[in-house]
Amino acid sequence: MPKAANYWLIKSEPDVFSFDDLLNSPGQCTLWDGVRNYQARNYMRDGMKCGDKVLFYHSNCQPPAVVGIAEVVREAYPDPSQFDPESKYFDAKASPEKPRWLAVDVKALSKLKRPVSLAALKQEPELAGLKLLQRGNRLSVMPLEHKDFVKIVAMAEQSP
DNA sequence: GCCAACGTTGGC
DNA sequence: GCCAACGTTGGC
Repeated sequence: MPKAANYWLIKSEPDVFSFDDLLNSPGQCTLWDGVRNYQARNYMRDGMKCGDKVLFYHSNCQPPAVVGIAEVVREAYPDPSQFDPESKYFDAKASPEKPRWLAVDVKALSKLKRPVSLAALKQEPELAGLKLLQRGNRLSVMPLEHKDFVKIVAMAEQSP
């Protein structure tokens, strides 16, 4: 009996990499790199499994919102950008023998019919436990409860 | 652009 | 191991 899928929320600045960029990537798939926070890394390492569903959130934009659904298609492996001196994610303290940072591959499943804004999330009492809404949460990868995933997807289907 | 809330770094 | 300084995130 396979374990039920987990659910996650990942953040991206749309100016850097948007959900549309993911849709336009080969196979609607990309390597999710550049995570440089240990807690987020540990979620990727210990939690993210192939087939897990991921909400794609646009941060640092107007309005910040959940915009799409993706899926984990490759589990954690060393993030190649940490070894690349040309990359802004280069980490001199990492080596291929002792990698510090991990990446996963994610694939777009569908774009939400309409974005679910941060403001809308905050207004929904059922979502009070959402990690995204908790104080000072700046993690770029965070776990999501199944019920919250379902709720947010349902909100995208409703008329405004 | 401001600022709150963190996380990381490095001196001691 | 403490903690001040500094850097980053991200909403507003």
